[in-house]
Amino acid sequence: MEKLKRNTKAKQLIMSVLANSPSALCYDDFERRIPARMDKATVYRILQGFCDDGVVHKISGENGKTYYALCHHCSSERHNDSHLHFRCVRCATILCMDEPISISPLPSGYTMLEASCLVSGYCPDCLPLRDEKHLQPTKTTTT
Amino acid sequence: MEKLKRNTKAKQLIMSVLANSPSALCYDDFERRIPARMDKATVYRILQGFCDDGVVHKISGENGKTYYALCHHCSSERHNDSHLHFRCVRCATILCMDEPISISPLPSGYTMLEASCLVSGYCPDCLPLRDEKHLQPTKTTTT
DNA sequence: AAAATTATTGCAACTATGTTGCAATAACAA
DNA sequence: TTGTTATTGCAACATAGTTGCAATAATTTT
Repeated sequence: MEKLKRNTKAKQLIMSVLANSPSALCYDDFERRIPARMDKATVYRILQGFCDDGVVHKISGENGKTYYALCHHCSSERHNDSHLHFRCVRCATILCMDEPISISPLPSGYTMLEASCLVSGYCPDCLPLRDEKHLQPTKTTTT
Repeated sequence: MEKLKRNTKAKQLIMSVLANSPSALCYDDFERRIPARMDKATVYRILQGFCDDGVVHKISGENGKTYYALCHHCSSERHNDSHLHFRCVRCATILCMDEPISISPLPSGYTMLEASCLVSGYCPDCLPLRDEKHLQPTKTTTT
């Protein structure tokens, strides 16, 4: 039998943080944005719960951290994760782009179920600054 | 001044493991494949060194583990990471595909420097077995 | 070939991200 | 208001990876 869910303060807080952020967030981001004290375990459990409900999806960054963002076109049955994630090498934010990705054809024999794609580059806010002083992409800690 | 590098037994071992594996490997894989005792720190340091040399690249799996594979078209100046990685949901191996990826056009204002793409699906070996007995993708607990 | 130099290794302790068991707390139903 | 039980906080744990340092072993120098 399905465990019934409760609408708690903690969940509301986490959800509002997610809803108010244009970019995907990692645990530290939540910690910083939540005024009230909230345990690490609680934050992770709530986020995991949202993922199980199909409301939130995870993005694993190259830094070993997991980022969370609201799903826009997902259901609990089917996660539509096959879209693009963008990481700005200058301001370090991670964005979900709703555009679906098209992958160049796989070698024959391979079947694609899902694709998660993390593109790095400059976001519109940071692009104009690119040549500020011959700025190097902040150490592209290579994948 | 550049620190001069030494050609040690440990490096040769790690390199031969890499060279003999068709798929990308995580730390545990190295541990299993290396007969001699070798410290965790040593393995990680050697792999990191290879990465710095541009000989090996990292792939971060969704399970929090980092996978390592020989580069085929990289130099120490420029990592050609913008290719596809494939994870078989059945046999759990991770492969590098040398085919470059083409990403559907980004929204305007965004500039792409690099893209790392992890596609999940069935590899040729596992594809024929897909419907064996209405087989579910083996609960994606990757390696 | 032996001695000197210093990159590399092994060890142990540590960091960081995330998870789990359990008693206390707080949603929600009655 | 009271009872039920999902949820929280705490503390301890798990896992992936890193770091300082003395011992070891590749190279270079003699």
